[in-house]
Amino acid sequence: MKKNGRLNHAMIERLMHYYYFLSQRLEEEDGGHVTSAGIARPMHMDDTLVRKDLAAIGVRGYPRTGYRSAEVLPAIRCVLGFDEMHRAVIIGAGRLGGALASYRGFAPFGIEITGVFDIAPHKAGLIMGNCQIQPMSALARHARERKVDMAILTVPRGAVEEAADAAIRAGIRALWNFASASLEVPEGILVRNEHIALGLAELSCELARRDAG
Amino acid sequence: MKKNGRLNHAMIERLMHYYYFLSQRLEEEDGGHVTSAGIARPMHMDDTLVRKDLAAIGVRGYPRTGYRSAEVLPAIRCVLGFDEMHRAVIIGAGRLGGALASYRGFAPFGIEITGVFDIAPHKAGLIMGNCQIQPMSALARHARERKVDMAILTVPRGAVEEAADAAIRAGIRALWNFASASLEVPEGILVRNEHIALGLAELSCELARRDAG
DNA sequence: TAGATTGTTAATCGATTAACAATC
DNA sequence: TAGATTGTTAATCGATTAACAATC
Repeated sequence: MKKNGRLNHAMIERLMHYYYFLSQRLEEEDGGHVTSAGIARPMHMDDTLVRKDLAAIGVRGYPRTGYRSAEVLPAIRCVLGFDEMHRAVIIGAGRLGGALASYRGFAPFGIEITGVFDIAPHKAGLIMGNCQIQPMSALARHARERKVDMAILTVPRGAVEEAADAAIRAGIRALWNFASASLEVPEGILVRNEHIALGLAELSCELARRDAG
Repeated sequence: MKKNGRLNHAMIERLMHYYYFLSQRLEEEDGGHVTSAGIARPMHMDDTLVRKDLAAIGVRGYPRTGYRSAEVLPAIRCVLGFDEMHRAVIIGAGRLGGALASYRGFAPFGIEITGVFDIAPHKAGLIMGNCQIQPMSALARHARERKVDMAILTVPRGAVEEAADAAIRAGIRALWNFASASLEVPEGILVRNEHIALGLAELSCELARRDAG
């Protein structure tokens, strides 16, 4: 099971989708076998590409029967690093922060939300998801004690630089930024700017194109 | 200003990012001019590609000075269809639905949230964002009266098929699905499955790879 | 003018697809 | 065996980058 055989970003995204698709499928139908076409068709892609991806991470298929889900899933978990547990905190206990704090879907990816932080003193102590909201002053200690390596930034746009700085000072190395302002960070820090509106904007754009013919 | 000169998906995404970047920039600095490198550098891409994209949508630059933001923004708006107003409803008045209902960032993309719907009778009448929560029975009429063409599905996984069916019956043509179950829809209906966990999973994966060397 | 930037062609690079032999 | 599916090489396709002339 080779790791890191030059995985590019597009391939990682595809592996995630296979993983997501197969774990859903496993819950419903009896799991067992999938063919490359069985994976490819529902996500509107070519089956050759699925076979290539799976070969690249060292999963073997069986001619005439396909792949065994029970072999594919752990292989993807291993390659994508879902077996190494990662911990994340939420900074910004607003509506979106609350929604993410209560979200159940992170666990299968090896991610745990360990704390929620907010600058407003009157929010401290309230419950959000499984966590009690804590003041920002508690962040650094919490992050080091719980070995937190990711922060989810759900603060207003104007507060995001400050929140990011606090997270970085606390030793956090990856930021998931939901504020509608792109974040520039020092070398070595990972950032993902989420731009939530873009998802809907793309749909809207697609509609407009369709109308235009 | 030519429209639809074979715009592919990747290019649309890039145009969205330029638009997003330039409208933010316009608020802060004095707008005026941007060079292709000024756009490309912050988003870690090649400046030739920016020039190509802008040329493709019919925007001209000025040697030695760059492009005028005031010309670029409307051109992108026009090509991406942000000038044709689109209306969306939210189905599922939970935490995520509430966060999106209150989100201010859709307007610049020509998108308005006109209503929030939920299956639970006791939620009807509550305020969420600018809207009063309505029962599902009111959806079809609302959609036709307000010419709604998009639905944001923030219902639990088990309810998403039903919510999608209701939206489609109401004449809605595009679905933005946040339930962690991929949605299959009839020909002619647009769907975007959002898979919120994947964003964080990608960060986590990137961290794991970095640790592995 | 010198210099910076655009615009565009040509070259490269990589990802996707097609084809088909190998396998069970 | 016949048939379905994988595995893999070769061909294609398209997107990105490099190079450089045109422009102000």
